[in-house]
Amino acid sequence: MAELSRKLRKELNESQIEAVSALDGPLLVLAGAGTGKTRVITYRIANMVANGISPGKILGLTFTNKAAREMRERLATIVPPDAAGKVFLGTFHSFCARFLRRHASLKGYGKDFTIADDTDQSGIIRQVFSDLEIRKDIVNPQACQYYISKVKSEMSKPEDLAFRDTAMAEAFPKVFKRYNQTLFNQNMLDFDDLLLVTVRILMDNPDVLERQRSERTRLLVDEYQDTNYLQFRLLELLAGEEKHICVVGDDDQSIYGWRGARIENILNFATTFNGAKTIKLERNYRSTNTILEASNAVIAKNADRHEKKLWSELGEGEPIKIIVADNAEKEAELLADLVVDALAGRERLDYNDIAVLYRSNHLSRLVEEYFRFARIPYRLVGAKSFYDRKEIRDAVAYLKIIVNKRDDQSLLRILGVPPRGLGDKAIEKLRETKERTKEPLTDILADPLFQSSISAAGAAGARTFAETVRRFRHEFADAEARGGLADTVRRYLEDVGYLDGLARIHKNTDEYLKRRDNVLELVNAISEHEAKEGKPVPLLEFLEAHSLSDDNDKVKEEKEAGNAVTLMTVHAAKGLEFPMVMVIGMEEGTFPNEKAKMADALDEERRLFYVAMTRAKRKLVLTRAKERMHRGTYLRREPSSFLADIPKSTIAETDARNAFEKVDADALRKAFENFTI
DNA sequence: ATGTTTAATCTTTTT
DNA sequence: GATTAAACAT
Repeated sequence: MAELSRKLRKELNESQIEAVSALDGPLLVLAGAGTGKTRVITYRIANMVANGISPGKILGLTFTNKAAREMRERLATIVPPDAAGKVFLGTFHSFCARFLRRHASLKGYGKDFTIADDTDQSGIIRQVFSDLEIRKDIVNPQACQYYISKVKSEMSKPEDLAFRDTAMAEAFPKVFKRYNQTLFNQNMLDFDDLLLVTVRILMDNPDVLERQRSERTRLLVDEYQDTNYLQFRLLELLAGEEKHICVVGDDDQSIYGWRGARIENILNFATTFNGAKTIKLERNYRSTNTILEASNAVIAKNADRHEKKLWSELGEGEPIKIIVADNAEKEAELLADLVVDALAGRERLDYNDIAVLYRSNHLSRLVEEYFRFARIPYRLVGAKSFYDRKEIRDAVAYLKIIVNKRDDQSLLRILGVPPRGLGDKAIEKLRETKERTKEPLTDILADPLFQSSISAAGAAGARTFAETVRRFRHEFADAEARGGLADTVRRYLEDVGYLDGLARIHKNTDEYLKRRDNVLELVNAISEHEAKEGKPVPLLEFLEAHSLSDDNDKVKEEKEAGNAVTLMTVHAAKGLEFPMVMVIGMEEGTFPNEKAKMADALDEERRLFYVAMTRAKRKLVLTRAKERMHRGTYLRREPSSFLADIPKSTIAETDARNAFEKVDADALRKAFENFTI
């Protein structure tokens, strides 16, 4: 066993030391909520470096950029900067994207491939449906999108899916094939492709695999419980014969099963990676023992799990509050009161110390309303992010066609934004020509022969457009050498007529100015990105960073901004902590979610609740409403079955009595009042 | 070809 | 109950 420096030793508890010291061979670290997971990973890297392992050999994979960034920041404080810089710390997707920039040609992709996001995917599927004459009232295109991802992440074949729906069974293999052809022809990869193509290249090219293995010999994986089959295969390939792989995770916090995460990966790690050592971290540094006792009891109801019991030295703390409101409006009102009380209380909590968590996004609406009324500052996390706005997506599409001229998806998106004389007729003609020549749409647009086949106005529009794009491909190439990406982007968006076009699209001046400001804000973000890099940033690089950045990345910046209560889904809260946490909508059908229950995912719902509870450091409040508006009508809501799993001893006495009470006379009368109107 | 109105779809979570 | 696509009118 490697010798651990005294400095590191002082900062860690016994099991953490064990996890940090066991450098060779496969290692599973079961890190319960709040047990210092990030600390273990970063100190482990520091210990590797201290023991003479070259930092350039270390590969750390995470799920979010935020996690990667946090680790990099922490690492910078404990190892010399030049060493820290050589460690690869990034997401699975960014690692694969980087790998593919070097090797994607082995599978026939161009070096300038772009990444297809959600909207690109559904756009392509819509196109495929129309090409294959599949009716979307018979086959659900969204389900197709889900199945495409499933097939890829499980490395199976479309025929292998056992559909009960015969129309889907018939259509899906064709859709799958055509979808992939379209992506490939457009030199695009979707998120799953990034991983899948990487794995295929490693499998089919022993020399590449060998080189990759010798390049990075030490693997660290964060949030291992969230890995899917594809990621498991990737790790298996990368780990090689030596298997110097350390995975850190918590099976109790596996909440992404619905998008392919396989909890089996972490449950079976010790057997799949033969001879793996397992270390449990159970000492929690976050919450009071009351909160931990309740959380332990809730999660203990799940069957397949690594047994863990969290404890802390932070004392008993306050009992958990369970509050019942007559209806969802009253619940929201109550939350506002609780916030005000918390700020006035002797603990002197601040808005920043409080989070409101909910199962699904729409539950935030009433809370927002009442917080606004009560003048409580709040920040809404996740809902519709800046980058999801239409004008930003359009601007990005304008940029994508510069980098990847085969990106028909982006071209079609912005062709008529703003209107330039190219409408349905012109698009029909474009498709026709494409069918014949297989040329990229940007090239067809520039072709005089094509232009002469459409209206004069359209031809003029196509000519100016194609000319501007052609000119700026050169300008961007210059910017890549000399710098000034942000400025080039701004001039491009102006010259191509997009910025001014916004005025024509939105005749409401305020609306126009707002959208224009947003686009300029994007330019600003590029400018900041450049400043941070300190060297010229190629457009391709910015677009890739943009595609692979997640919502949580944007959270952090906002969080630093002001003092406000945080409103977010439980999923978005994973990894965060707050002195006071309020979980709302504790009703059967809401949390646990109805559809999840139907899908046989009650265990995952319970884990989700466990994640919610363990975000709280000192105060945990659970609320439910007896009635809630749902799809236009008030529905009676029963208490969540999870509430019954919380030990009575951890709940405030007055609340314990009320918590499980069903609809009372008051609510009934109210329901009748609604009827008479 | 473009602007306006109506219809439809959806609400679980998103790298 | 809100956003977004299709249908319709100009």
